[in-house]
Amino acid sequence: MNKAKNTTTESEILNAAKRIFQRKGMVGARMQEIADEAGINKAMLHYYYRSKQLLFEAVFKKAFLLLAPQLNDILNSDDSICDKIKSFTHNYISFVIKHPYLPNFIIQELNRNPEFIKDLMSERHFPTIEKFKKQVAIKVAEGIIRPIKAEQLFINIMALNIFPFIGAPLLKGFINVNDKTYKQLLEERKTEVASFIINAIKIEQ
Amino acid sequence: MNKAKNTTTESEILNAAKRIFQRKGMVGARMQEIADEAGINKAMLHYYYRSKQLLFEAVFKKAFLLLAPQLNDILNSDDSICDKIKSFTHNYISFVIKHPYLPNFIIQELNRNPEFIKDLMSERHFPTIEKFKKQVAIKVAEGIIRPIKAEQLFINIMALNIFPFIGAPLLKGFINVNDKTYKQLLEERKTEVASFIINAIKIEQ
DNA sequence: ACTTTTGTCAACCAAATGGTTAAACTAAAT
DNA sequence: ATTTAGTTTAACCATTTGGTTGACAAAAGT
Repeated sequence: MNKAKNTTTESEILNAAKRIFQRKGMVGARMQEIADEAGINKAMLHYYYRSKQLLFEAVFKKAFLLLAPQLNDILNSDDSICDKIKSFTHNYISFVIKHPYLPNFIIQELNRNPEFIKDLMSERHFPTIEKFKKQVAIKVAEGIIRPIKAEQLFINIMALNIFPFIGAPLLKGFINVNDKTYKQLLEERKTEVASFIINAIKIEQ
Repeated sequence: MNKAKNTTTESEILNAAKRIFQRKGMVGARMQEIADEAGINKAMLHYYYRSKQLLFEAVFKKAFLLLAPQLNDILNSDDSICDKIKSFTHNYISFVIKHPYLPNFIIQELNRNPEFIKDLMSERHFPTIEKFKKQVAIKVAEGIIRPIKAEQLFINIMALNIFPFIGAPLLKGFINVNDKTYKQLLEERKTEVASFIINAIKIEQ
């Protein structure tokens, strides 16, 4: 049997499932719809992945592993806090503009099943903020940055980067702009967010 | 026929639907589950609200109207920018700690059906940021606050306040804390977020 | 007293949905 | 050439689900 054939079928299923799950979520997605998207028979989904739940988990983990290592690398690099903030905001926003369904998909499914985070935490490359915490504590002690808990700073960085994508429909309504103008605002945020954060924590001499 | 009886039934349905929809979302919720939660027959849901879609819309609009006027009042008050930031963050975080499913519910459903925001925008009390935009422009021109587009500042305020609730499962995993500790962090944010934002925009003399 | 309207319920229905099966097909191994 | 193992498909199945119906009860109107 052609080895190439079944691997393409298997990965074709995964890609189709990714598109459908990310658009509709686990509960909203239909197995038939995924099969149609992949252009194959529905029974193949079960042949390769057994059940909807397992197919979903394969998609979810793959999506999560697209983002987690990026974050982990930056948190544990030897860069300064400022450089970490700059590189994370620029990288993350650039990446997510290309994959707009990703953050909402992950957040939505984790809210549906919060226990799932424990599975992810035991995997390699799950981000840790230990090094970042030490860096912040040192700079606060040195009087370089304003007193702030590393956890709060971390939450702020994540919020400012992720929320504009997840909250897009709401924010577009509130600030009353069309899709094109909103995309423009997101582009600006690649640099805007980092300077906002740095201004917030830096002590002027 | 007892007038009190049917009005309580109707509102009992709405309350039960609110609980189920907010926990499970539109697609995850089951009409039978809502009926059980309300302790009445499933046919009553259709008797009072015709269809799942209409029941959902009633719940959604009610939930939205719990938050929108709060925001609108603050945006259009005569307070200074700083006071607006302080009162919004404090009010919003206090309110949402009591209704933890609310922000995720609204954001999730707006992402499922982004067109729905147009319905909401035509309602009274839909927040407008015009006054806030003027205030920011003036203070920037006067050199009181750092140059920033009001839209970006608004997105930042919303992000810093809303995301910690929506992203809770993910953030708890990343910063590796239990529910109790995380709740403590949220409490701190009632004041922490406002000073973070004000530090970010204020020009030191 | 009677009719009409409104509210409530158990039983029912058609469509959708995740999942299974048995047979057909394909290509490599013997 | 025949066997063998993996791959693919159409048809099928049991369950779930939103929604309907018809009978019945309780008010309200007359």
